[in-house]
Amino acid sequence: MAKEAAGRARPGRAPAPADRRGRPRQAEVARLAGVSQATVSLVLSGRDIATGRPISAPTRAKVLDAARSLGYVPDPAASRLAAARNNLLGVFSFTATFPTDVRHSYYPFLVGVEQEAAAQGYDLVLFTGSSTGGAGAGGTGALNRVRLADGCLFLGRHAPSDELSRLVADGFPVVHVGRHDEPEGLAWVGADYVSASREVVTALAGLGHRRVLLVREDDDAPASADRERGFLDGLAASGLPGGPDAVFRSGDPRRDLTADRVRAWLADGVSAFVAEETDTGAAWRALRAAVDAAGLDCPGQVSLALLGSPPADLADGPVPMGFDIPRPALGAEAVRLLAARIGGGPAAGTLVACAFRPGTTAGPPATP
Amino acid sequence: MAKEAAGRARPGRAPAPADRRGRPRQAEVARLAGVSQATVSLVLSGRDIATGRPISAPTRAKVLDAARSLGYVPDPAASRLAAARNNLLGVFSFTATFPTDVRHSYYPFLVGVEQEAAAQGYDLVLFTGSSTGGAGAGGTGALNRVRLADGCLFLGRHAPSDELSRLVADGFPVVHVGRHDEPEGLAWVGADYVSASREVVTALAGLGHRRVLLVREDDDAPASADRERGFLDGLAASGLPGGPDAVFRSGDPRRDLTADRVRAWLADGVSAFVAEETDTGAAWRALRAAVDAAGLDCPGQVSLALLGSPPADLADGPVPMGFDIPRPALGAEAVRLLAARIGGGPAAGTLVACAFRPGTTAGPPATP
DNA sequence: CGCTCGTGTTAATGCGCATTACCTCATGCG
DNA sequence: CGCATGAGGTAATGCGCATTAACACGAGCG
Repeated sequence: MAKEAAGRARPGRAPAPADRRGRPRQAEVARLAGVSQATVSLVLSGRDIATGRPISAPTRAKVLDAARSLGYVPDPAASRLAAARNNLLGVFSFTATFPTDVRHSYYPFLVGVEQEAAAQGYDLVLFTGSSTGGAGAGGTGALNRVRLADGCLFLGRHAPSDELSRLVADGFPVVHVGRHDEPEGLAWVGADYVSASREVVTALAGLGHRRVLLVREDDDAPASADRERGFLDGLAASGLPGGPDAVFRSGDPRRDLTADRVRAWLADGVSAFVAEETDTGAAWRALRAAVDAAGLDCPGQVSLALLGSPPADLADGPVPMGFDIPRPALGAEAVRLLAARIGGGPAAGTLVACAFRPGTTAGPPATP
Repeated sequence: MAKEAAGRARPGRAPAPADRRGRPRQAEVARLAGVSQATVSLVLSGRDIATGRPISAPTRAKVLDAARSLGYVPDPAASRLAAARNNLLGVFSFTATFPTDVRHSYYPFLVGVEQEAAAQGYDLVLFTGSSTGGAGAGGTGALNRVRLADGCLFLGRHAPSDELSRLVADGFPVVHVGRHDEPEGLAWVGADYVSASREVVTALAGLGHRRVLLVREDDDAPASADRERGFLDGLAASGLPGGPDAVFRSGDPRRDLTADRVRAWLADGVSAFVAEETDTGAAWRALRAAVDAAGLDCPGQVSLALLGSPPADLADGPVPMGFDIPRPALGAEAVRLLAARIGGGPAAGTLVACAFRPGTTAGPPATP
């Protein structure tokens, strides 16, 4: 380990990368200002003040002038390597580029992310799931580029947990959007579907409905489970009948949910229907179609509610009672959490409340 | 400059960043494999073979095994710093996140970019123009993060040329999409609007039209100018009357382009109209509206053509004669160009041909 | 007047990886 | 048998920046 004295030849890298040619480095700034590179770093990062070892005003000015005249800009890769941070936040979405249908749900989210990131002094870098280039020996390279940033947000359900776990295990700050408790120690933010769903049911009960039915699809996403749980909680809290009879589950609502069926339910005392929200909105569409086919007046003869926001193409129709996921707020919260993690905070999970939406599809039950 | 012998205390960084904790480095792999870090680097990068200094099979295997068992993944920041490359390609769009209206034009482009990038062994990183966080001393920081990648594609017209010039001057590989000759030495790819527009006119002339009118909006984007030039070229090449009378320019086509006006033109011998394509599609919409209002049969009594693709919301209507910008091809070409630049190639500009689209809105002129 | 404190600045070091000059053997050849 | 040769590896170095122990120099103090 002893330092070789001298006299040895010098191995090492090639003379000049020819590539970086023009960009001035801190060393150049230092030379021009007549100070050391360390001083340049201290001044430019403002660390001198923060650490209580201020650089004198004249020196400061010299450095800043030199930096400006040379047009110095820091190398983000070097910053990250040296300080383990470069004020960049990654956002990873597991979809090829930005597919049409997904965009609608991600866009408002990204708005919140961007605002909060700016507020926290971070810049954004986006990654997408596809591009499986030649990088990374083996398949383990896909998620690796996120290490360029100080931390990363993950969107979407298709996160390969093993790779994510790897990042988490390495202590890389990660926040997953949409609850995903699986990997231990993974921080996440999610919408509080349970409370929101409960609130919808409570509202219907408040209007006087005594039997409410949930229409849901056949997938087992956590989001669906949460909605059902909230729904049942709401029934119980309002003293309404719950149990399996209160939930209609179908793999193909469009087929199974007929007008006759709806009429039968009505005859049986059901006066309100609640549909879960999914990507396709199949449950909601089927419910509306069946009610229409049965020739029922919506707020008048039967009340409807949607546990979420209506699909974009139905935006023109009547506003359903239900709730809106506060996507921008979710994004902002995710950024706050991530910033906290980067700062060394714990890997917490946070639920964000949804906004109740009265809508125009629910009213008092019909009096036969 | 002489190396200090020894005995001095050691300044330097703090003991352990506590942050990177888990991630194994090449040094760990080397220790486990019983070789040097250099050997690990050589094996993992495949440089040993490329440089004709092969590492023996047994050693190779030991290294690969060790790397696999430790789950080694390279640090992209360190790679970039050391080798000036990490196989990452940046894509910068000067719009806040991914706005709705812009998406339609960027998405197909990104598809091409992604495919070609994968083919060339690159991964993608996306940047957006807004996020003006706290990074970068001064305002010059916005574009700086692209230096994380080996090179960067720039989309959109709103590129601040000064910052772009800066990157170019520094020798950073940059390719702008959509011609943008301004900064000297800036590589670009663009669609060949001139040739495509000329082709449309030629097609109309071939159908027998003797007077053709271009309807354009009042902006002065290069794309508009190119289209007009191609249009006029086409007229000239077909021996048709050109000059100012062949172009109708309006700041508000919806207002200025009336049914009466169209009738007057027809009476004056005009039998075909060509609209330029813009973000809003205002010229095309106005043209269609006026023709409808005049009660004219489109392929029968008057021929129409659009110098580009119809807006998304008109996708259902009749397919207009015109041309399609080969956005995926454009993206792919941009990536090829960028890869070439990263490899040390020159900063060239490339025009990509557009595909002629016969459509159903043009036919032989009516015989009065 | 010698010493302890501040203050301001710098030298030295490392982050993790790529690169390359050189070193060590085992062979081949005259 | 001695030396050139090549195969196989390794030590040392740097990329650009952040960090920190240590140094230089005055001022304040007993």
